Amino acid sequence: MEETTRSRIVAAAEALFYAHGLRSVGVDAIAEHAGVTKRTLYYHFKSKDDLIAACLAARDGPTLERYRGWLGDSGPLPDRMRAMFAALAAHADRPKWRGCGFTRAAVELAGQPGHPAVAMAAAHKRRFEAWLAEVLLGEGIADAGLMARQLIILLDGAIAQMLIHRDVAYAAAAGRAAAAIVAAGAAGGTAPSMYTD
Amino acid sequence: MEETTRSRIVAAAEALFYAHGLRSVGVDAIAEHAGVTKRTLYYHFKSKDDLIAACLAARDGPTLERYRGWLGDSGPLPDRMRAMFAALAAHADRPKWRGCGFTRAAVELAGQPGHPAVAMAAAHKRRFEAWLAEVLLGEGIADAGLMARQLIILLDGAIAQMLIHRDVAYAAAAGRAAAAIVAAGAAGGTAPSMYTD
DNA sequence: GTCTATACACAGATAGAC
DNA sequence: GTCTATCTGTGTATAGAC
Repeated sequence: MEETTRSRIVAAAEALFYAHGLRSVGVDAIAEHAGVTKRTLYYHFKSKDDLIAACLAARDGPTLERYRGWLGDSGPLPDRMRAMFAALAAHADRPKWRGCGFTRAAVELAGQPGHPAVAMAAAHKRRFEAWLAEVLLGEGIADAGLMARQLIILLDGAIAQMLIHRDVAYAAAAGRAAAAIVAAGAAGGTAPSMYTD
Repeated sequence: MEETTRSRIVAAAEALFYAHGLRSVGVDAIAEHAGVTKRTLYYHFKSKDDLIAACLAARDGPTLERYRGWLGDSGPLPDRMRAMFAALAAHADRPKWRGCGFTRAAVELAGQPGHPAVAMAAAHKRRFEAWLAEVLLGEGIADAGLMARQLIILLDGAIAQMLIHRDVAYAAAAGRAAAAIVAAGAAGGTAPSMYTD
């Protein structure tokens, strides 16, 4: 991974956007932190919106890999779910933590549904949900699609509450719910009664 | 509820902030929509941040009342939960819907933890969670505190996903999880095995 | 590809008259 | 309490030299 000018700009922008939000950060500050001038920044990116989208694109893979590591690949699924939420809690228990950058971008740009960064955020969440469904399917769970949705809802919901209250206890509550959901799904067999109404 | 100048300003600000976000909206636009000048706005509010906090304060009660109505007060609890999430889905299925204003404010101001609006958002969520716990306790559920947390996590998580994907189907998935959780809690009696690890 | 310098709009907030 | 007029900083983006 070579240290190109472009990558330095993206890295600086990522850090500032995550710390202070999208609209709070000006391109002047980004250029300064990257050690370039504004003109150079606008040589590599056609607009600030373009740069924002590039930042999210750069975090897509790494974020997914991080959660893969947290979930692990061995042991009973309910335990793995609790472990994932526990790792999330530990991760969130740092002063510089500010929630999920994708969700935050989508929220801050909620007034501009056509924004490229919103599309990037949606694509990331879609990939995340697909990964969860794949894992559940591998465990022989029938309603993997629905359950994957419920899990990502619990994840994003817990992250939101942790951000609002600055209390990581919400992750544990969500982890328990997640463990209960996958346990019920696995125990119920092909069509768990809990999820059919 | 008399139509004071102050209330007109708050109403205009609410609408604009909800539609476009906090930082995207300038005080000029708010004053114009309220039919007053900027100077009058600054007579009633000492700063834009102050006005933001006032907007959230004005939505606290009405928001809670809306959810009270959606949950209802009769019938089996799992059905009421599904009904609440179904009502949320119907509410979210409108072009002008932009998610939860409290969560959005907390997210957009994540870089300023001391902001009065962030405190307001946290207070609202705390009240919401307390209301849920009260309802669950009234139904004789033992772990009402934990379960209320899991429910508000499901609500905010579903809202976030609906906002990102513009797909109200997430509310139904969350509603099923909520129904399963309260059903398991009620069936399990004083200490449901699902929630003790 | 990177620089200096700048255009131009708009931000939040205030002075002082009435 | 509400107005007109304005101050000052900052926003994104660009012109043109090297």
